[in-house]
Amino acid sequence: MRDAIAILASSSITLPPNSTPSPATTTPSNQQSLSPASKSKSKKFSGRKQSLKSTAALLHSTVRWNTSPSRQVHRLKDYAELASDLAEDGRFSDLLMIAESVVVSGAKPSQFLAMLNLKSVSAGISRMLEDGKLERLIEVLSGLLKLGFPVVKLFDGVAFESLRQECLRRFQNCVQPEEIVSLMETLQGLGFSPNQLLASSQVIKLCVKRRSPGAAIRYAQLFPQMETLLCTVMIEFGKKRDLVSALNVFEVSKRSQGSPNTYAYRTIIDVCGLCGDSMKSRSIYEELLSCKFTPNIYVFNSLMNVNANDLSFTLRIYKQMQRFGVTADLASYNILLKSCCLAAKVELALDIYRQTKYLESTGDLKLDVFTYSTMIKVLADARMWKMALEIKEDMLSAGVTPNAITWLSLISACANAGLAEQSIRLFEEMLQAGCEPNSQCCNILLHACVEARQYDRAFRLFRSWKENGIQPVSTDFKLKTHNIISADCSRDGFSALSDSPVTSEVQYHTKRLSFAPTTATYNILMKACGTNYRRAKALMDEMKTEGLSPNRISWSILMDIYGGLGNVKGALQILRSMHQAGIQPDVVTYTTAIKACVEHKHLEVAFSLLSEMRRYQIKPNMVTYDTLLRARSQYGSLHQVQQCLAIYRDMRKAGYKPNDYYLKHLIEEWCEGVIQNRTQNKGQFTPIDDTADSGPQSLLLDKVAEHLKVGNVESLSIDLRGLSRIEARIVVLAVLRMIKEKYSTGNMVEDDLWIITEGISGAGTSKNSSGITELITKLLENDLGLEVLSAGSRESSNIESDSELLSVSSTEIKEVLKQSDLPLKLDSPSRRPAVLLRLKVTKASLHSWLQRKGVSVSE
DNA sequence: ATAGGGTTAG
Repeated sequence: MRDAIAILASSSITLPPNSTPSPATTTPSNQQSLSPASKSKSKKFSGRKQSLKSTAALLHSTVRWNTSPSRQVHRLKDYAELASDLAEDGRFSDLLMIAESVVVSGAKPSQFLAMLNLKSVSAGISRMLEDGKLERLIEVLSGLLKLGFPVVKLFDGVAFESLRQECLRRFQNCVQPEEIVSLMETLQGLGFSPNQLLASSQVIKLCVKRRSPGAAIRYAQLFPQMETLLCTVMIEFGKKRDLVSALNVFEVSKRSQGSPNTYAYRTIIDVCGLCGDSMKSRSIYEELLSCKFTPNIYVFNSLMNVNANDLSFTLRIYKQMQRFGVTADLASYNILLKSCCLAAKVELALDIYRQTKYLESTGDLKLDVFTYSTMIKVLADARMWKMALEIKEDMLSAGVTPNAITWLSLISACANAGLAEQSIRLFEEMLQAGCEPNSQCCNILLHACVEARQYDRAFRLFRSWKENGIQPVSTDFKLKTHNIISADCSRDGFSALSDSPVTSEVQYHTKRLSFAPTTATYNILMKACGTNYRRAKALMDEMKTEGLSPNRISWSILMDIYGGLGNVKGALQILRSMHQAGIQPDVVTYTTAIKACVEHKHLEVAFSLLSEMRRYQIKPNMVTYDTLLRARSQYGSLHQVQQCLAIYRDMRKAGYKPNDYYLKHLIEEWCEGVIQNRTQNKGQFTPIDDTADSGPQSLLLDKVAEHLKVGNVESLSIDLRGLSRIEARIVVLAVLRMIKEKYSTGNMVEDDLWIITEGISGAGTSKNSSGITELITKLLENDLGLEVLSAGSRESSNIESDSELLSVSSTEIKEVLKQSDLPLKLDSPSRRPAVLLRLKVTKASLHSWLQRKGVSVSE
């Protein structure tokens, strides 16, 4: 038997079965025998394969010779022992060979396996893995598996750990995620569970990092809970803002057992939100509806959440949800509140809040810290600090404990209202409640001081925190507050709400909390520098010594300080140096620069900044436009007014609700310049009630823009229909102003000026418009000294032909109106041809007006 | 497995 083992144990298995082994090979020295083989892999491979066959034959015959069962078992044990030794020496081909023989002989793999020395085999496996021979091991294991061996059982804890380590090494060195996924597939095929070898989150992250949805999908398919994993993958792609890959994964995970997988749907909706494509989430929702499938509450909530910035949509979905019979849960209400918060709809938020409170009273809902915090935030943004504090009381009486964010919202409610004292008091209260402030919370407190213009106090707080850590009763607080409180209370109206002792005796935590300023902290302090740019710069340096780096906000603030000092050049220099430092300016940065220019009469530079930001694909926002339009007093020439109107057009094109306040005044002022020289009686130029304007402003501005179009001098016809009184006046004056400017640059008036004042086309002849004819006539005749003719016409008639026109004097206008008013009630409005009322200012009259003394373009 | 927060321009 010893001999037999020696034969088998020797590496010279290539020898014919009957030959005697040479002494050199009887003492196995695995290091020696293995090293030459491992040097050339292909050689080793074919050599072993060959040897396997011959040795198997030998073993096969040997086993057959011993027919007694007891002997057979004995034999099997010997082989198991041998195989274990071979494995320990790393000779797995031989182990495989023996295993094959054993199986051929009729023994059960499990029986043989149980006899193996697990420790030895595992040690062999470990060494093999440590040598990096994973492929080789897999080859052997596959062979064993084919023979029916549950190969996982060959691994003890140590071997398994080696495998894990090797997998980790492969993972760390792999270039394509597909490589590691293939490995996992193989190992799973051998009976290992992939996530025990490598954390699935790691593999997923790699696939996501390399933007390989394919690999991620293959990997997820290894798991029984594939669908959940696919959703994890989607979220990970979402975090990397890779919606395309996420959608790729979504396509695979959409359907499970015929019905839509709602978890997948709501996940991809969340991902749309992460990727900033809320519109896509809507189309995915539509797609789900088209399956005639009722989405669940998660889908609805996710959809509403992702679209929270569009309150009308959110409300629509909420109603749709109710129609589907899906009951809103707390999350639904919290999301609705968030949506209100973003839309700054305080009243609606309060309605919803009351509703949730009602549902709570009936036991159908339990409000949580989110509900209260969001509600407080709504009120904080609306500067309704008193109500915010009431919500806090609601919350406490409902037994809900405020968290750091609740406190922060409460403090910011007071900060936004400019109540520094309140903010500090709430901060103290928060500490008492055992809630540790983070940097953000400290920042908002500093911001509160800045908002209240208590700049020194902000600095004092900051220095004290930096030197002593955050102490509940800071020196600043202890020494100063007592006196200030009384004054501050009456101003804030706080006294009624102050039920907690603010001074002394309160048991504070003895623990000093460390204070870690952030870039935002320094930014807020920079804001507290007012116009002291040296101090602001010093803060920037301090920031750097703290290991923080100024961000674009820091630079924007510095720029604003320069702008405030009138140092437009310095402000622009900062903008340039930002580009150089690789800090991308954003809308705010550019708006700040534009503001600096506008406020110091560098209008053309402001416009060039606008085009520059556009070149960088930075979209101007409402504030940018407003900043430019705010410079209205500087817009003098026709060109500048045209520029201004262009801004207005862009603004509307960009989807901003036009806030025409500045523009309207600009045009008004510009137009009124026509008559300001002739003003003898100022009173009569302001007879129009501004608040009576009801028509959309855009119509007025469009009209003005239309008439101011370059080269529009020839078609001197103004249509005032649909405009309010003040608008009509502005449009007429704008055209006259333009005529005047053209005249001063040598363009003569070529034609009469026609003004369509009213169209009587339907039953609803507006009563407010009936004054326009009179108003305009008065304006033209009295204020400007122009000659005005009035005419009514049928719209169907040729407007250019004078033949049908009734020339009437302005005093006859009322008669015309009466005549046209009468048949309205008798005729069908749609069939009756419209009557136009037109005023005519003759060329000759315009000429004499232009030549009159004192009529010149006022700059 | 959902949801909430601070800094800048107006």
